[in-house]
Amino acid sequence: MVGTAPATRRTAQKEAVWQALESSPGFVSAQDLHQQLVAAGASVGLATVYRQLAALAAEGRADTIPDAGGLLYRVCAPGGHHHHLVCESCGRAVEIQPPLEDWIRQTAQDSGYTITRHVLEVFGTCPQCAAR
Amino acid sequence: MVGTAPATRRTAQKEAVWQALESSPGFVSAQDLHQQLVAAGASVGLATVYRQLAALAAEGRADTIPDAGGLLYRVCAPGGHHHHLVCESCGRAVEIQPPLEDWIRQTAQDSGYTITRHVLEVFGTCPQCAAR
DNA sequence: ATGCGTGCAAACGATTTGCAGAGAA
DNA sequence: TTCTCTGCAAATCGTTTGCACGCAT
Repeated sequence: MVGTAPATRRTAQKEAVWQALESSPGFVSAQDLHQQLVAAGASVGLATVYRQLAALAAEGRADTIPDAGGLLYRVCAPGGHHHHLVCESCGRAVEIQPPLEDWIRQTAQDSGYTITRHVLEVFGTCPQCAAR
Repeated sequence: MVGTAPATRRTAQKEAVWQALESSPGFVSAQDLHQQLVAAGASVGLATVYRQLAALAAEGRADTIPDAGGLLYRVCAPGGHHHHLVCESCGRAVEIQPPLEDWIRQTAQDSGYTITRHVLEVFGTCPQCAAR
């Protein structure tokens, strides 16, 4: 055990999980994602979804927030960090730019904490759905 | 069955759970709280702790955030909506006051959306854990 | 005396893990 | 061929619930 090779294979399931996660507007549970994949005709096991999601989160490519009775996952934009305002009725989302960055730096100094990450989700009803 | 009475009894366990929750600095899991109570000599069942915690949360007297593998509880100022900066290492949390309210009103106007709710989670490392 | 609240233990649902087989390198 | 990844199913862990008894009212 002197030279340890990277060893990370590229498989269809891996891609499928990643894409399914990417195409989801907000946060999704592992189980939802699994059902979504199966419904889409992909052959993926539930355990694999969990494993991939965990790996993705460990790599920092995915964000996870714990939710009552389960964890929720979401893609984490590489380099750029942005949030969305999601319509609870139709799912349509607009990109938003909350003034958090400055405030976070400020808060970090005030509290002495080293802030590593944050999650912001804003939910509401879009004009079209509100009009109906 | 014409007049419906309030029916909310005062019991030792109820008090014990509430006090244990109050005396906890940050967020605590139901199980931790239970062990704490037992260790303190109180005769309380785990199920009761869960039930009390759920009731407290429903009444709005307690805050709950889902955590990997369990929910965490914390006393909550009634009526107020606030967020926490949670240390990923020790779990200690400080209350934070992000400048979101104004920005949300503004965004609502700009986008035409009716904003119903938002979720903000900030994670980091507290000074004590960072020093270790 | 009359229920509500509690305790115990079984039930539940979500997530993790072990093991054998399939496919990538 | 070799070794990683996958799939299935059993194991685990935290939380909820049913039922019978004790205690507050």
